[in-house]
Amino acid sequence: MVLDATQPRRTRRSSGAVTLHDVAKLAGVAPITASRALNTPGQVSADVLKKVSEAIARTGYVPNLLAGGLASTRSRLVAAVVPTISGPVFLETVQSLTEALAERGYQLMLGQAGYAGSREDALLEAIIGRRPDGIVLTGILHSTEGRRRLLASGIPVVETWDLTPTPIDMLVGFSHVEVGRAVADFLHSKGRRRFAVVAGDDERARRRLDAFQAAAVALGLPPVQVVVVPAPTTLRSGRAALTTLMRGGDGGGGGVDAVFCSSDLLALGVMTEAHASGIRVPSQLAVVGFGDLDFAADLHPALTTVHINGAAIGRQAAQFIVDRAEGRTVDPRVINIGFSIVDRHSA
Amino acid sequence: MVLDATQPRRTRRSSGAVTLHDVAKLAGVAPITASRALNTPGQVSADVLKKVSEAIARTGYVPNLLAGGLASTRSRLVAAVVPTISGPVFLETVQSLTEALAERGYQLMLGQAGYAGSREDALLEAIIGRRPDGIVLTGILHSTEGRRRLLASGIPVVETWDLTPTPIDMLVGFSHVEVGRAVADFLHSKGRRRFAVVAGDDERARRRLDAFQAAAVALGLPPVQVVVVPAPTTLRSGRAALTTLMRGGDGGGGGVDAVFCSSDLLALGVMTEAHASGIRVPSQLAVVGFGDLDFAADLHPALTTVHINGAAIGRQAAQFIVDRAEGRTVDPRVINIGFSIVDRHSA
DNA sequence: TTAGAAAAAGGTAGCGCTATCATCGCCTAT
DNA sequence: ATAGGCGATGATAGCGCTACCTTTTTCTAA
Repeated sequence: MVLDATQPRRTRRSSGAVTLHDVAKLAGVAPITASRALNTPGQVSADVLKKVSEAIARTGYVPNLLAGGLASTRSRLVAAVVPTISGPVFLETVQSLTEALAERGYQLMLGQAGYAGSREDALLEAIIGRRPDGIVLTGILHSTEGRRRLLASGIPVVETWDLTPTPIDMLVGFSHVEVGRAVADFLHSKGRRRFAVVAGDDERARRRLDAFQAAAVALGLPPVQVVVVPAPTTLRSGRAALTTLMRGGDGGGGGVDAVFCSSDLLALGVMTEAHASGIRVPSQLAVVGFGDLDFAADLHPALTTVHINGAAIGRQAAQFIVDRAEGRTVDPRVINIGFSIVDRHSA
Repeated sequence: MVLDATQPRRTRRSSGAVTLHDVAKLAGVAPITASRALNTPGQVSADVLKKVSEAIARTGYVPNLLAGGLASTRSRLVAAVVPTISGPVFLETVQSLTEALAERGYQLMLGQAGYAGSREDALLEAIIGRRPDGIVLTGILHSTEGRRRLLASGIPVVETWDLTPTPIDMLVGFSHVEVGRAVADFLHSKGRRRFAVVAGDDERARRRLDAFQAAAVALGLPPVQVVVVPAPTTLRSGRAALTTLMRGGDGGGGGVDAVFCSSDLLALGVMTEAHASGIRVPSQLAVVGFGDLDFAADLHPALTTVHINGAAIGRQAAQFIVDRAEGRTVDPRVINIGFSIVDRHSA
């Protein structure tokens, strides 16, 4: 029996794809040089650059970022955690985050935590296990155990859409307390006196609500009527909430003359129900939303609402993470992006 | 000078994180055994399982999936490509996809191709480079070059939200042609005769439109009025479109008695504009949407629209990809998920 | 002209994990 | 008692890339 000594001793597994080695061989350079041609083109000669580019074009080589990430401990992956992607609120943020990251060569990994915080643990495991260069949290992280794990992982974290006194790491947000207060003042300045709130059952909405109530008290107004609806908020629950509100009191729509809704969708529901039951907006009832979604300006009447620059939040979060990933120090680590009340025709 | 021979000769780079080796050492087993305890627990003894679990708990070990993916050529990552995440149409699909994948231990990577198809190439590079176990396409892939690269990569691909005659690989969708035809028939059966279409400027909407027109012709109806608005569609462009439509013709709202909109948002815009300008829906004008978004049922009047089970699409796509990733053969590879017209009060 | 620095290219050794054998008991059949 | 089988465990060798260091080449300055 004749054994050819030059043939490989074993059949080795391999993905079969073109590797950097193949490219280097074809270009007639060492693998590491080909690597440099790709990652730090300034460090190689124009000649090498050309040969490597040609080899890549000819072979259709696509770098294996898993291998690159393992070797360099930089995955160029960023994880975003949202309560659910269906809630339109964070969409703008996720979109601008995706775009801003893509421009810089990073990819977004999406995780849905759910409003209940059920599978949060498994999600964190899946995220941390991929060693992302950063994690963006929109919506609260429920468990303190989860916060601890994130902290322990050493991965840069950006919390968004809130201003907490004790951020895990970095933060881009605004104060829900100030929003509540500002809307109460705004409605008061418009001559409204009998306030109601329709709020989704989540922590931030709750904080806006509390601040709104406190401000109403400070202004010497009667008690604020409150309807809490389950998160995520829907048009349907907005309609139902207004019905509840109207039933609740004496003539003139339960005595309420202004409703602050914790989302634009809820506000649309309230306006829809008002329209359906003959309540005129804004003359009989002022409606204020939250979020300034895409459609708010074009409703009839145009929705007065609280505008949050979600895209700016996404961009800033991307900036934070890329800065950290590339070794720059981030300072300050907390940015208050603010908000504004867009005074249109519904209030 | 005393040199301790036991100390490592060089300072080696390392992420500093706990590795499987650490766990194995603590548990008193070989690394490979610890690996098996994690991945194929059925192959190890109860004793080993317990020791390894304890070691993991004590160290807070999180497996490095980058390394695992490199070694096993299974990344447990699935890429989804959407035109833009802001369009609410695919949201349900993305959400159910994320969930269905998470349940099976896969993570979703999100890519936005943009409606223009500008950065498609860079996106594909970023996706293929991560060696995902599958790619889900919602919305068409623009370039044939892109299709070629996907095919060449050997990664399982699921196209969704459409039924193309030549799928790249697998497909879960429905026929836009049939939708157009069905809606025309539906409106005709309701006694409507003067049709209009407000359609977003994307290929699928265009196909529904063409089929709708063809069906109208077949029914012997007058020419269909068409307004094309830019994608992504918005409430605003719906309002504007109705204005255009009304201006366009003689009395009674340009002679149009039915509008088929290529999205629910557009339909909401049309209804909003109708309300603002005193056109009664449905008595004067029938409005039909597309998508059956969350809010459609709760509008006033409730929106008649085309329902697509986006969640089912996402689940089926996940199933396809997981099946393939785990070595099962997928057959059939094309599933027509169908659609239904939800007859509510706007038509 | 030649040292000396700077630039360009290469060699080596892993990153942390798993595929693929090889080994070691232990039990059953003969 | 011994071969044969099976289940559990271990050793080895990469997966494809880049950090780190060394070597070679090129350019500048004295």
